[in-house]
Amino acid sequence: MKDLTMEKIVNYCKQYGFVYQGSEIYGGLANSWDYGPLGKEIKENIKRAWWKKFIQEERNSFGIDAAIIMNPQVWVASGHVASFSDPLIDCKACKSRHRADKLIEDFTEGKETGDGWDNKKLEKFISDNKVPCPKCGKSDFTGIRQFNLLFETHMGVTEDSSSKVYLRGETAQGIFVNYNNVLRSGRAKIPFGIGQIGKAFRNEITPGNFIFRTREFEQMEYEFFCKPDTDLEWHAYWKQKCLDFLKEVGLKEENLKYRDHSPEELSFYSKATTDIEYKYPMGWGELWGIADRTDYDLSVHEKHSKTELRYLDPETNEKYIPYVVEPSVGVDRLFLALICDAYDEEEIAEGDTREVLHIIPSLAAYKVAVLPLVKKYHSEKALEVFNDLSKHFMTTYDESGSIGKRYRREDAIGTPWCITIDDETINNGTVTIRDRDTMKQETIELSKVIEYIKERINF
RNA sequence: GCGGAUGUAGUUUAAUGGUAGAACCUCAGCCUUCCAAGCUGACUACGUGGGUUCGAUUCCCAUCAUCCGCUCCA
Repeated sequence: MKDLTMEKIVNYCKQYGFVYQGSEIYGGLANSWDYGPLGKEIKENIKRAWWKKFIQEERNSFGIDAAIIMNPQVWVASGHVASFSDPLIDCKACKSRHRADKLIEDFTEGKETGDGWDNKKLEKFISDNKVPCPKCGKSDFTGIRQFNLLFETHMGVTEDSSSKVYLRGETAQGIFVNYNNVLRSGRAKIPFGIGQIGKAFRNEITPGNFIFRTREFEQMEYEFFCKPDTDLEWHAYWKQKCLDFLKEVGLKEENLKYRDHSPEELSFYSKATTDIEYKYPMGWGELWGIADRTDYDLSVHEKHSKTELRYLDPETNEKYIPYVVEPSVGVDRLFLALICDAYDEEEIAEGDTREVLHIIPSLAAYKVAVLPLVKKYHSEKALEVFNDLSKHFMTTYDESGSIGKRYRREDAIGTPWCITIDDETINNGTVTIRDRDTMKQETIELSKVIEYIKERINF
């Protein structure tokens, strides 16, 4: 389909109950979105598919579910607190990053500390006085960016500073701090991976584009621990694996591409990062980041926690801090990509269009719709069938309107199969099963329906 | 964060300084034996808060939200 706009997707999601604006009756809350009945199902299916691929089907793979609120020292150690709660300024010439207030303090030899100044004042002082970059001596800075990346809250009923805690900015740290636990209790051997799905929170400076970038989001993170110097091989391995997964869940290949981070944009913890980008309605955007985090995280946690986080190689008796390759994907971004990719308006006859979501059956909100052909003759039997099928799959039931209209409704929300209950069902035990993508119908035994659907679902 | 635009039912929209009309959708009933039929009826809206005014959905201010661009993006 041409000209798919984000506006169209947002309306579609709202209309059918995939995603609503958060707190809508109170005028909303910036960039917060709530998943509705259909969205919730698809989101769960996405997570299940990921879990199956990355945890269940990987031999040396473990899933955990760590707390969202962790000891604040975790974030001190990881670098989140130190690097991202200050007014930072970058030198355009040498790309070094400095605290704006510190620059002024050093430049004036303590006469001005910049304490209590707002960013404009800091910026003005720096440009007026041509404060030089301590590293390269030039005075060519970007504007100040105030990073308060982490959400702060308080644990306990008093709000003194000793009880200040953070909502996690990424789920990864919950994995790193449990490295020893999983290693021991899982009797893990390197290389192995630990995965986690959960909410993370970041005070992004610029959120937007619907659920593409929000301040509260859900991550599916995987930390793969390997021997030092094997990291680049594993990085390549996971790049491929992630791309394969995306194709498997139905994303079109032409809407996917790799993009390697340039040395300048690499995060300080990373040696190599490759994004898999998806062509969203607003343009190409990061979907999956595959980062080589080296031994950065375990090293800093070892240092700060004074707990050894090493691996004793049983074959060589070497002891080392493992390297980490992190394929990390946002559930919400994947959800958005899947909806955009699957949504279509098809002209099925002259002047007759249908709205259809060609999402793979495994991810579809409902697997099957049960439709009595004529309400007053067939609804009793149809409800029986619904009761049967709903024990196995998310099943929906619809008796209102013409049969064609009901097919179209199911097309629009991506239900892969409709089964129609008619006289034949009552007399011979057969149903008509109708396929969403082909719009073809076939007659099968009612007793074979469960098998029919199960055969066509992967995850 | 900055600049610009926008804000009327779920969606698309009309009109108006005297509190709003439609289409589609939804729901109920009738009809209907396989791809958006028809008929009857029903529900639902001026984002929020102030101000001006006899009276504001309309004018003004603020705020909230969304979109576009810039910026930013552990």
